[in-house]
Amino acid sequence: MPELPEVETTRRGILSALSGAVVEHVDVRDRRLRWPVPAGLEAALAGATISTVDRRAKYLLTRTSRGTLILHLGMSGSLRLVGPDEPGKLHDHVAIDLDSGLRLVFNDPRRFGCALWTPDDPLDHPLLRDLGPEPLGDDFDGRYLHRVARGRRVAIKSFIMNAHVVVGVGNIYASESLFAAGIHPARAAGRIARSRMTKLVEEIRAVLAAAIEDGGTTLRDFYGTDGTPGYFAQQLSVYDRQGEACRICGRDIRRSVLGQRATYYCLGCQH
DNA sequence: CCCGATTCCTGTAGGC
DNA sequence: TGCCTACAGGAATCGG
Repeated sequence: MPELPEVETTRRGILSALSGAVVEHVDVRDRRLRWPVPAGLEAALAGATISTVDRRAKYLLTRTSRGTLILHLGMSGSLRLVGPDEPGKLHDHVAIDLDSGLRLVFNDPRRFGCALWTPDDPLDHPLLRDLGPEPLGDDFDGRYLHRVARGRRVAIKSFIMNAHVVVGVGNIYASESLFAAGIHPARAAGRIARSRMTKLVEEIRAVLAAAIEDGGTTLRDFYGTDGTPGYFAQQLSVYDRQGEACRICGRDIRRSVLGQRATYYCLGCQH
């Protein structure tokens, strides 16, 4: 399930193959995604020269001479680079043939992802316009998080998973960073001291950076563009470990549901 | 504005 | 072994 580290891993996996490439042909095999793949995508993209691939939140932005392809992997989306004769697979949605002979394929079984096009600055697109800061960027710090949490009674875990607050923190890394920061996931966001918010920001950054370093987390179905899994699952402290012993204090890891999402934590370490 | 609930979808795991 | 159901989750959207 792609969160920021998995999306960044994907971006790095396709960057060198896409940079400078010319799109020769686009084949939309299934338009049904979170939003339908726009009918004009093929004509807009064909013939365009790709400059680079950026990431904003969990969106991949393939910038071209004509506009930008906006991809979101949703829950189950993946990109793979294959040869032109590689047979298609179930749930392939879009295939992009490059002048290098490589083909970029977007596959998404659960269809929570999207493939959109904008001729304008993608950061002005309605889906990206109102997003919060990047967790690894300079404007995400304890001062900011403490300020925007003022008066908020929502659980801190739901709060940091809110893309208007900070982007890219999904269910796995929210649980992991709250454990590392020693904060109980159900604590009201507005009732956390600034010093603890600073600690939380540091841990969010550290967890995400470590996960990127490891090529993401492969629990079930995430694989990099070359088909290799991510190895961060081995470093998970609480996620998916209910009933197991906390690595720090030995107490059982608990699981509860918060904001309709599975939440993992240690009562000995998190308050 | 704030916040919880609902919704989309398919593969997989668990129960019987 | 096979069938059925519950569950997983990103994030927009709705309702109170």
